[in-house]
Amino acid sequence: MKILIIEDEPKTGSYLKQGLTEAGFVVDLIRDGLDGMHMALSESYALVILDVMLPTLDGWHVLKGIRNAGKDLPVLMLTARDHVEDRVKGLELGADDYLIKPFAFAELLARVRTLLRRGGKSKEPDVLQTADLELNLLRRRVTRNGHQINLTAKEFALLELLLRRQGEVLPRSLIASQVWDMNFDSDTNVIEVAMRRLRAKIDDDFEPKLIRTVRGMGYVLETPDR
Amino acid sequence: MKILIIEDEPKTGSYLKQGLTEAGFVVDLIRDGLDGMHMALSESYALVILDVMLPTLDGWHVLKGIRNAGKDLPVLMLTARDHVEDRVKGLELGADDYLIKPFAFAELLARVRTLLRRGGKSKEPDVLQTADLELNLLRRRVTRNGHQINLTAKEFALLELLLRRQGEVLPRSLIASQVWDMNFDSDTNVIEVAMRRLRAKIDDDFEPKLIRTVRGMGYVLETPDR
DNA sequence: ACGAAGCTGACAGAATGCTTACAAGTTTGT
DNA sequence: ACAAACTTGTAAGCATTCTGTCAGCTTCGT
Repeated sequence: MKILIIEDEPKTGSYLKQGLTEAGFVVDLIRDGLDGMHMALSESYALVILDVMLPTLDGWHVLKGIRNAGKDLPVLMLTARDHVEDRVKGLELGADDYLIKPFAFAELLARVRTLLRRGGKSKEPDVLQTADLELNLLRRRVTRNGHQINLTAKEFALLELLLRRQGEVLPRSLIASQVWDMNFDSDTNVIEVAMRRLRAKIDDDFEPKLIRTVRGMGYVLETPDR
Repeated sequence: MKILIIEDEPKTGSYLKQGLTEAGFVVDLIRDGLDGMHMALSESYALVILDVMLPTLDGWHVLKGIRNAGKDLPVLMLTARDHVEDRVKGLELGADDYLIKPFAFAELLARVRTLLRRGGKSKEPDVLQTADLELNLLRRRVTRNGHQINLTAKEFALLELLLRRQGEVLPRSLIASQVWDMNFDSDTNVIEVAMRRLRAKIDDDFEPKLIRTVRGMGYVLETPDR
């Protein structure tokens, strides 16, 4: 099972190569976009991991090249955190999945395996929803009852987490570690404040209230009563 | 449900072992990294709790060893405070969760249960029940005969314990150590009071009464006769 | 009937979460 | 490059709910 990594940052590249090799894959690592595209087209890989920022030819063009050649080859893109549009662009150009740097290796491995299993066909969902609340991951848009709602980055991340695990009570410690990079120093109330702000936008003007506080435990996003 | 603890500090180790055993798990405790890895690979555990600092082979290597062997075994790592990078490193190497020492036992237990539940096919349930009483662990909701009942954190913890060990007479000392972090100071009657409050909510308005006092022994949650 | 064990209701301090205000840091538009 | 507008964390005061204690009462078993 051969995997091609096209990535110029040496650190990330060798980290990936080592990890995937240890996981039992055969891995080629190419640092240059143009070379990478040629490799992808000529040799037979089961999957390509493609960085966006590359010398000579950027990730978009490599992806385009591969798709134009009619190759039905799963492509997993690595994008920088802040560039939300990257995800949209990537998926529109035919990437099969994306991962935001920095990422946990386990996460990458999981996605790689998933892509290989389903031949690269289906993607990860791009809309999360409950009741009349919708969150579009690609366009970073949220609507409730049809009204568009503007969320800040933190609010978005928080709501995304709540939606992904809807119906589960999420302890503060979990929220802190997922949305903030902190190990929950209880002497801060960021979470409450963030929750307040989020509620102001998605719950204050609507019914029913979706975010429920569970005293002593955390918060849940309610799922519709089936 | 077997759990392997790899931890060399005798104090932490036996504390964990005792607590988890009381919570109803079967626990093996190993003090050495290399031995621990072998145990993890040979026997069939539902989960591993792994300290980072270990003699002969440190936690990272043990984790790597487990993952390289292709074992799909949930690993909960124990890391020292301050070492934030440890967390990242751990997750990258494939740990499923981490906990910073020192931690509250209740926190650990919660994470252990989450991991076991997430593992998919394990039989750690989302809902505990007896007769017409249901307790949903994920949503932290309790109903009796279809009516929703609001419980406080302590009441919930208490009922959870009773339900997990339903049909068993639970001595006060056990209850005290599981629900309170105390070693039963006999000059308090918190348990009676808490039990009263719980009964008020789940038994007062319903039949049959589910919580039975066993004089001189403790309390049982009745299981339906058969 | 007696003593011990357990029950109950009231109370007050503790804990928890909510809300608002503020300020430092960022981003955006001109 | 500058000002205006946003974001986001911190902090303080407030409101509410929880929970341990206590004192008196009831029940149980002998």
